[in-house]
Amino acid sequence: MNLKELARHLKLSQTTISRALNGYPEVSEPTRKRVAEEASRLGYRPNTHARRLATGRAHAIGYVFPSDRTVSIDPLFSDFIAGAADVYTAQGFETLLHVGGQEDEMSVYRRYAEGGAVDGVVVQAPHVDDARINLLNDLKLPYLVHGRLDDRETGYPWLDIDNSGAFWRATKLLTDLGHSRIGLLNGQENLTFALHRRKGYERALGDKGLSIDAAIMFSGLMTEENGYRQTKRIMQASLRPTGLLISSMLLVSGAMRALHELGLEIGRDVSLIAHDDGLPFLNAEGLVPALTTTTSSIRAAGSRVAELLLKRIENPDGEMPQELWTVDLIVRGSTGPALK
Amino acid sequence: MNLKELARHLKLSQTTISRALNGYPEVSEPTRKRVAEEASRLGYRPNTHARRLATGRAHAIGYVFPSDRTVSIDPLFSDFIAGAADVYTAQGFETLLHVGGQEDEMSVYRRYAEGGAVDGVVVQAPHVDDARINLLNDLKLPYLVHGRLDDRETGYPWLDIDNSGAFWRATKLLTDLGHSRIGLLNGQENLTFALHRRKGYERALGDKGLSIDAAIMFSGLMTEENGYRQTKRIMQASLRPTGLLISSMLLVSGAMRALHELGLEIGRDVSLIAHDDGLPFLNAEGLVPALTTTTSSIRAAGSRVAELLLKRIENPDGEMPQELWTVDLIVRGSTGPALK
DNA sequence: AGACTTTCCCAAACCGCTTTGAGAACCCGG
DNA sequence: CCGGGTTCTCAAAGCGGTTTGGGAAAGTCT
Repeated sequence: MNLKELARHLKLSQTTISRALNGYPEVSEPTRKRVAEEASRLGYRPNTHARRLATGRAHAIGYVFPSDRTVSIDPLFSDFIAGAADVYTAQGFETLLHVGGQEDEMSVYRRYAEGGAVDGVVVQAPHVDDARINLLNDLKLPYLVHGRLDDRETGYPWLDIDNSGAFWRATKLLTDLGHSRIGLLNGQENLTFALHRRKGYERALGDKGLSIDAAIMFSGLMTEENGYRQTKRIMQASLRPTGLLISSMLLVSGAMRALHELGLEIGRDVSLIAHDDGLPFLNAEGLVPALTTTTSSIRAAGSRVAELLLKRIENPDGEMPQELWTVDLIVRGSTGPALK
Repeated sequence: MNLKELARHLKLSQTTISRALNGYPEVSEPTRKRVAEEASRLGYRPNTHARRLATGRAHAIGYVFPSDRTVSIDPLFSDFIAGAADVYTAQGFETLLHVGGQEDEMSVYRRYAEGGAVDGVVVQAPHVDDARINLLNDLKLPYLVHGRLDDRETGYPWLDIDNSGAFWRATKLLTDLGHSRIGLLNGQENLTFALHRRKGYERALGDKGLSIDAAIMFSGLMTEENGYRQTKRIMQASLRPTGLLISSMLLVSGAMRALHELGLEIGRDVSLIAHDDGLPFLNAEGLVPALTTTTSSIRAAGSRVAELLLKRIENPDGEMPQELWTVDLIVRGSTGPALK
């Protein structure tokens, strides 16, 4: 069932049908009603591609993942995309995923822009020096960055959480509690989110005149196994830390395993603060003791990024969105005063 | 830059360009070469929607998630889709994601089929009695099921792992080691994969004349927290089990936490076997002791499902693919003889 | 050389929708 | 009853590709 058939069936022109269905004012109410009813009765659905060709709008957003991704897709992504796709769906947009292949991320964007496959893209996990931004600006393909570049904040639209502030506060909480030796388990620091966290941590240490020691720091993939191994390494360093900052709940589960094994009690022998992205399958509050966390829902971020991007597509010359979310520091049972 | 412009530029007709670029034999090799070079030099990309409208093929596969999903998107999905999208990308297909919205999953399929938005869909997490299959058959929309219906195996294309056999073997390993009281932490049993696992488990118990006891079983969301809580409950039941079967690594991390807390040593006081989907961020081999697992890569399954679906789209009247993967049982350190 | 292929290229139709520009039908006040 | 608005409807022209059905040019065979 296509437009032409429906038109013939109703003895109206295609134009009238199209207008009736799309809510243009040139059609009388009774006619519109009759058209709408018959259309749904006959199960008419406009052909997606015809409509897109005619309107020039793809009604789709692209998410592309580079092929050199070390650990397939980040598990955080499930939640980030779930939040986003909800929004797109509600607005009648499709969500396109592109993973790997020979083509690198940049040329996928190029193809998207020139082939009109999507109306916009979301740039994820920006690196410290990310070439994607300039490319997208050149291509005039609307986009939104989840995160920031390290060295500049202007000239591109972004939404980020205050990673540096969050880790500064978390570190400060520990130093205020008397901890003077604090370890850090971080993500890969060529990604800005991780770099910002380290900076916040180092700034807070600097505030107290504490030194920075690579022996109690780690940067790398945020897996359970790294959490375990690196916690063991760090907690067996000369001068064992009494506090530990951890960049992800996945690292935490490995870290807790290591601490148990070492016979250290969390909240007493060692204070733990983790960053919690609100993953539904790994709940910081359900742990024993409940974890003190810097908390920010990655799913909510996904939704908001989607909203902002849609707005931007709607009105490319509007104000450039740049949103910095503060991060809650929620104190629970895993932090306590430093043992003397 | 579109076809017409490129044609004018090369002083050739649109037809010739199109044929040259798409590898039709009616174009001489030198011409083809010249066209290809000029096209890439000028950065010509065919418009996605025009091409799709003309060919009638969407070159896209849909993955739809119902809105009533209890825990957003399953974290397993990241890996499943990563495997799949790799294949699609290599074949020039797009991957479409649809999450939530008012529209239920069934009407999304209907819209896909009638609007030509995708060439096929993947049905995930089939329930015991899943209406999606019949709908898709009616719509004549190519599809592939990851998993199976409980009550029938014919009349639809599927790829599944032998969940029942895997859990039967795992349970048998424990009973052979002398365990007679074995708990089960399972996924939601309205999903067939979980149901099949329970059936395998019960069959193995039945083989030894052991009884089934709901007090040491759990079925529900596979979260860390449930792993912890339910392990505690089960291990404090009257007549503590000496063996535990666990349906996911996420449940495992909670379970291990609980066991540590209860002061039970894994591999000695209690034997553990888990199902490992090969998630990159949660490695069974890296645990201490390394975990005995039934192992099957969900990422590989994602890829294979994608391949089969593409074949099916290519040739809808070909043989109906029905693939059952056996599951490796890998014995590591978490299993041992039952204590007398 | 003439007939017959083969090779290369083209104009035009088509995919199914949106949108423009204009015509027919109706209503109003003067 | 007639001119000027409204209101409703339509035919036709895109959107940017693919595909069909030939036609011209070149090559092959008697």
